[in-house]
Amino acid sequence: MPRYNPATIEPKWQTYWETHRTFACPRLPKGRKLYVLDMFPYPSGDGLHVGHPEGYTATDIVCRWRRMLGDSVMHPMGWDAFGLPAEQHAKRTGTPPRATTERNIANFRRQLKMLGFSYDWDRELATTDTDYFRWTQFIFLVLFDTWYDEAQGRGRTIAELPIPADVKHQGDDAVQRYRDEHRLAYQLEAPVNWCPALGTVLANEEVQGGVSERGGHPVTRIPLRQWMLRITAYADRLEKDLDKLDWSESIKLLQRNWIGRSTGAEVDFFIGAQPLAASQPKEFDAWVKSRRKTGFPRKAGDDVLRVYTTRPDTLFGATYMVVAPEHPFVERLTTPEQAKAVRAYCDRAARKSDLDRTDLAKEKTGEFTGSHAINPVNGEAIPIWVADYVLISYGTGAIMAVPAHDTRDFEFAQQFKLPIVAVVDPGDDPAVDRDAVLAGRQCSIADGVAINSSDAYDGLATSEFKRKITEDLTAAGQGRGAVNYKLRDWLFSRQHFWGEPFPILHELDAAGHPTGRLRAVPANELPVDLPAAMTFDAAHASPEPPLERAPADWLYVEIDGKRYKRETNSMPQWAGSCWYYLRFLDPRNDRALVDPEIERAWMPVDLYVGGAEHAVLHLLYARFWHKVLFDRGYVSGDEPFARLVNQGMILGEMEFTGYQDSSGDWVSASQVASTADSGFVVKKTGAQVKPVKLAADAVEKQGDAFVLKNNPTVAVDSRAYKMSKSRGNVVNPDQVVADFGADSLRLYEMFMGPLEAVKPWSMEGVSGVYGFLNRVWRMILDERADAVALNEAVADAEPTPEQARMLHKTIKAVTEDLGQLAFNTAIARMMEFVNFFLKESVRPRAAMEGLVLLLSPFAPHLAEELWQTLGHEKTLAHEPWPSFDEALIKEDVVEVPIQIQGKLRARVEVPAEADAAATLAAAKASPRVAELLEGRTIVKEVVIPGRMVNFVVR
RNA sequence: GCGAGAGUGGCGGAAUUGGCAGACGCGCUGGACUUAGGAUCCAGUCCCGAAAGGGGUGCAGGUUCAAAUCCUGUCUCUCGCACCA
Repeated sequence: MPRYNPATIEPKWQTYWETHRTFACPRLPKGRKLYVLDMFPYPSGDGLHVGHPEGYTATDIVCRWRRMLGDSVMHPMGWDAFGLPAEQHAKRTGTPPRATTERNIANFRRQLKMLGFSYDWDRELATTDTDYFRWTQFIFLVLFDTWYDEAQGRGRTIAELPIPADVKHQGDDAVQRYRDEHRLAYQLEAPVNWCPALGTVLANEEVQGGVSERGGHPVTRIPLRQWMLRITAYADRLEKDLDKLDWSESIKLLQRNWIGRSTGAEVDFFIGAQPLAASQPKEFDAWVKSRRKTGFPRKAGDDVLRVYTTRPDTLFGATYMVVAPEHPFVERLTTPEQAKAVRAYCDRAARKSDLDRTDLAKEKTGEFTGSHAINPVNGEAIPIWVADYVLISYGTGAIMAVPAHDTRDFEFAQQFKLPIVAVVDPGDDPAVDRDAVLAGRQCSIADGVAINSSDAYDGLATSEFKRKITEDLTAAGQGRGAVNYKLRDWLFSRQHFWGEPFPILHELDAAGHPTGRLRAVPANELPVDLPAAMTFDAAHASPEPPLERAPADWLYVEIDGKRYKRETNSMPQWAGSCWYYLRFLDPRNDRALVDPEIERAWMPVDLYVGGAEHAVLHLLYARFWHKVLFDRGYVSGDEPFARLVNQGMILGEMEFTGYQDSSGDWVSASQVASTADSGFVVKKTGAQVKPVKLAADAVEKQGDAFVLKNNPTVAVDSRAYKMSKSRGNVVNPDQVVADFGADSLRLYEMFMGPLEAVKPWSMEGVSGVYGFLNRVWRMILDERADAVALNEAVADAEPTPEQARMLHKTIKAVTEDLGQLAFNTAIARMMEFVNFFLKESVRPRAAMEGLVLLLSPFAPHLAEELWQTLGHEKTLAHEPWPSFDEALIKEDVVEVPIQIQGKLRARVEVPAEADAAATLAAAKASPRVAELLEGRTIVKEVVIPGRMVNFVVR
């Protein structure tokens, strides 16, 4: 085996690791534990792309390194295997989703094993395994059995939910209904995002700008019975507990923004019992008096319109109110004269998709209801409008509009000529036109000083005003401080076949209609498996779940003489990934989702690596489930992932693009704009141009742009794009392994740049690290020999001081870089080592072995092969990590730069341990320095021993 | 529009956190070996300049003995959010 040939050594060592169970992880950690987790992949039909091995290699390096440090390392892998594509494939071809899924998993498993990752494959699981989703269903039952106790700030079993006396009096059905209303898993008849093209309902977060996130298909809103999870109950804890996590600030911020906590006040505006036009001063006075006595009611009555505002300090500037078209008061508030217009408006709004309500609708729309409400702070009657810029799903679904200090209200007020009253003086900030704001010609949302807000408040700073008026409103029973979240409850049901069935039965009456009573499938009867015999209808395109057509023996159940129908919705793909990290710890347990002893020993995950695309949803959902499991005593901690790192996306190769107009003439890239439908036009004329891909040698750099080499007046675009099938720039890991080997792929992905950065792929870069691995091979082995033999330069010799320094410097640098996940610089240091030792005619065996061990986490196959050739019988996976001796790293003499006026002028060599005085003396003794200092007055001498000297002269 | 991050050679990126800018790799140039080179080895490679020297980390200022690094302003790019009151 003379030359480095990954195609032979890589399978050899993969087989060795597998047969020796080299990476089997013990049931409980021995010594220090480390749980390192990759975001498990969805096994798509396309196989692995090069983005997967990026994070997987990073974690694998950490795991291999820490095993050599003696830690117990948990490093599992599995499959997030439910998903729509397998079901759509079934509709097209008739192949059952399970068969497609198993085939895809087999391919993914093959590809991952090909890359030599040190997973404990005995722990492999798929979310589609019945032994796995049995426990996913179990956790759903926990959610179903839990209510959130606000007073205690935790989830508790539904049996402990206090039942109000009046509910109790109404009988068992009322009690059951009351419980159902408080469960963390509850049903709701709600408008949902129905996507006909995908044949499913999507969660709000899966809809982006009115089209589906996956595929960009149109989405319409239709009412449907749905399962919801009450994640909003945990919003506060989900936000606060971010503080204790070692996650990047940007990801925490993303989650914080998503949760969207805001503080402000709820305020009731009096509308009277019969809210017709005009104001009703007498009734208002009576209301004010009674409120002073009763205080602010928990639920708003019919006599008021309750709003939520973050700016209670602008109450005096409220000149109108707006309710959402779906607000329950719309009909009551609408006067007969306005009825026709309002009803038409609400109908239109209902039919509008989210897309129409946001992007395209730059112009505000709305209708006057004909009614007025009375502003509690000044008794003024203000008109109530209905408009779709107010969302029913946030706050109370109604707002007080303060056009002077809210951009949206300002636009609306201008549109409909409503009065604008400034109540905050923005002050002398040069960024705002103060006079325009005060005159109501411009909107300012900035804090400032109160004006036009009665003697009691004028002159107060915004924050102080907010505090004071909230107190006053509370005392008057007209308002109270309130907190709101952008986060909505989680739409948890899907109209899919290929998902976890809900372990829920719906009771049927004699006529076969649901009674509304639910029955949970007992935990010991789980799993509820999917029906085996199903045909998939390609034309199926109604919101009705496919399981509605399941065989009757699956669909209907009889218990104690009562007939039940199974729930036919299924769970979303997120469900399985919400808790897989727990199951990895104890994957074959058939008595519990995880043994508590094992859970305590291994949790939390110490390092979780994955793509930033899961920064919000997956991580938020998993944290939510974990907190519920914690509250209910199934896990020992309340956060699952102690440290999170997001790998950056790998883009395709850098591309140069020029633009040609219809006559074939080049157009400079700076004059070209892209259009919405991914075409390109000349900015000025709007004429179509077509993009032309250019070879790298057809362009050159000029200034900070690239231009055509043969026509430098034409600028071209240069950038790397996201890999996509349509662009044709996808890199296939199978091909890279075939050409260069897995070690080269691993090493290249780590050498590209920092783990968290977005980086363009470069095939030439792969061949670069391949060259490095070849040099490592030749440094230690004789590639001209017929059999495996050491290079004759490798000897059992003592390293020279210089060689020892190189070895120990490298050990130190690589070790420190590993601790910071700085793999790119660690590799660079090993390259320096190899560059050095290739020039040495005597290469001490100890130094060679040191490098092999350092390299082994990065390029494990090559390292094992070299280790064996160096005379070792067993794998190096559990060899102790090399240690370094600081004393051997120290240089005897160091070169110190000498600056004059901060400019580098000379260098002098001084003993490494020279102090400031000695260093300064050496500097002055340098002839070059003396010459430059000639005739100058030294004003200041700055000396950092061992680093530099700077003379400030006059 | 709001929020976050990033701008360093032809390219990917280093820089012990304020102390020699460009480590390491690719590419490129020249050379050696070779039937051959998309193999290997040697030398060179930030820019201007023959050299001495000068300039240089998106741009403009500032702080400092000293700035890629800190501060102010500004431009560009990437990502996220987007009527959340």
